[in-house]
Amino acid sequence: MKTKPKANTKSETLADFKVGVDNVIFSVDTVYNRVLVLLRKRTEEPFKNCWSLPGTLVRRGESLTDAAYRTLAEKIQVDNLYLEQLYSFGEPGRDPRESPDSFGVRYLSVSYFALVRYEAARIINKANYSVSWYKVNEIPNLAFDHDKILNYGWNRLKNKLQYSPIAFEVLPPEFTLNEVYQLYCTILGENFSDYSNFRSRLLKLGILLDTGVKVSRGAGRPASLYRFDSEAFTPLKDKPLLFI
Amino acid sequence: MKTKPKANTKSETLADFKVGVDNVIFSVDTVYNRVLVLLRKRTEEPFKNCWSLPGTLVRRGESLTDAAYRTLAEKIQVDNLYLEQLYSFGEPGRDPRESPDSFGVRYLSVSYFALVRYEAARIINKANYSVSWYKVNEIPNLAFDHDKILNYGWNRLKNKLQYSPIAFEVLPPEFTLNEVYQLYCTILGENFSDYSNFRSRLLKLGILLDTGVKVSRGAGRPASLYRFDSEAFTPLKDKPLLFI
DNA sequence: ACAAAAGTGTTTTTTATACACCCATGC
DNA sequence: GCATGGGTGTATAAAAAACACTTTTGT
Repeated sequence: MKTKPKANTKSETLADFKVGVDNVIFSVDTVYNRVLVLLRKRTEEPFKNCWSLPGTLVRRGESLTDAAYRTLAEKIQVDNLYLEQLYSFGEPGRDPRESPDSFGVRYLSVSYFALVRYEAARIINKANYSVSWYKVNEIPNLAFDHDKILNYGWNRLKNKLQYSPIAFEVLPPEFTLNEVYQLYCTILGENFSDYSNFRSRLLKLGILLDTGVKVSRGAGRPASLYRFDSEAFTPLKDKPLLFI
Repeated sequence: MKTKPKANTKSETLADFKVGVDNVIFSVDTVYNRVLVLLRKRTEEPFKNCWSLPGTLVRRGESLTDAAYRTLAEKIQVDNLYLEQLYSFGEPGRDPRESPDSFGVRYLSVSYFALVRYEAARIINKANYSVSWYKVNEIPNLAFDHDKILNYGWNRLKNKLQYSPIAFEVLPPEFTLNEVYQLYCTILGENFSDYSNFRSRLLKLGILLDTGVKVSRGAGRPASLYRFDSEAFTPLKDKPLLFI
């Protein structure tokens, strides 16, 4: 009788993966001053009827980024967005579709972080209302480990805002300084800085252009419309400048 | 005659992945003041005889982090190390083993960033000298997209050093303030800060304990040995403190 | 004694913070 | 006129940068 093979060949011991991309899509409702996350109600098992981050499995010939953009485009129409990779989650057992004997396919999630303009975003809801904005502090239980991913993204948003000009990705092309301030307050909390100090620091960076055009938002003195000067920012790209 | 099927079933269009883990392992030679990266000469195709980052393919039941630790343990013996995930690279075609028709298996690399103590690290060289430290500014051509990964890790190291106490992971348990300074200079460049200012800033953080023990390194006044106070650091963990 | 390295302190400059106050508009 | 929000300036505090100086060792 033959003895049990001591070691499998190398390829037999390797895990086979499907790779998913999950997006943490943020936007800021500047009217009600709240941070929103796009969630999707799952229509299929596992976690059927459970809310989750919008995601998809990566297809043949498709890059991770392409998969991220595809998911985004399936759920939402935007004119402009910021997208970057967040983190990869791949512990065995993070997806219930994996067989518990650790044979069979594994599911790895490469998460992406996105920021879109709330006003310009149009949710695509095919018949059933299964895609929706949720306030970041009122998130329901999420499928898989998506609460962990969301939390990771939320921290990235707060950090990134302080040293990188992602705010101008979610603001309209022309904006008042107070709009920028409101955005920062909404994400970082009320007391992150005094308005007039925020103002002068921001202007001193030299990356905003005053269009000269004034707009009146209700009562009070009309505000100047500014425009992000991406040319002026280019040389500062890798510098450690602070936006707070 | 049957027409060609319009759409494949969902699972047929999905890419199948093997997931690799590639480590960017840094250490600092405090004697010669240089930053080193651990490279491994490949003994198998593809890129046979080419230098590469130490990596491995993830096995069944193995987490990404475990795979990273396993690779590390295969190449090097260390007493202490810092490890964190870096980035995931997964464009189709990044590994020549993939078939060009975009069918067949894809190779995704989840990269990890590690920092080890040079003096305590012992390279494991099984017979052939295929694992070696390379100065970070004298890196040969690397296999796959490993030059991109290495560059990503190098930037992470320089950034992380400025707001997180990873330096104390690569220093011996007891060290002089000048040794910390040398380490920072080696990684960030000569003129990142004045020694005496660096010194007082570091001490003001309150995370170093003076052991009172003095050591003499050649000529000059003996220096105090300090010890990292991880307890004092714990409450500061999530604060945005600066170490420069 | 003197060079070399550790450690302290001081001066100057810059930046952050907290406000006070003027400006332009709607009502 | 006055409330409202936009915009400017100023006084104070804190931090960063530059550098002078003292201390303690080896030779």
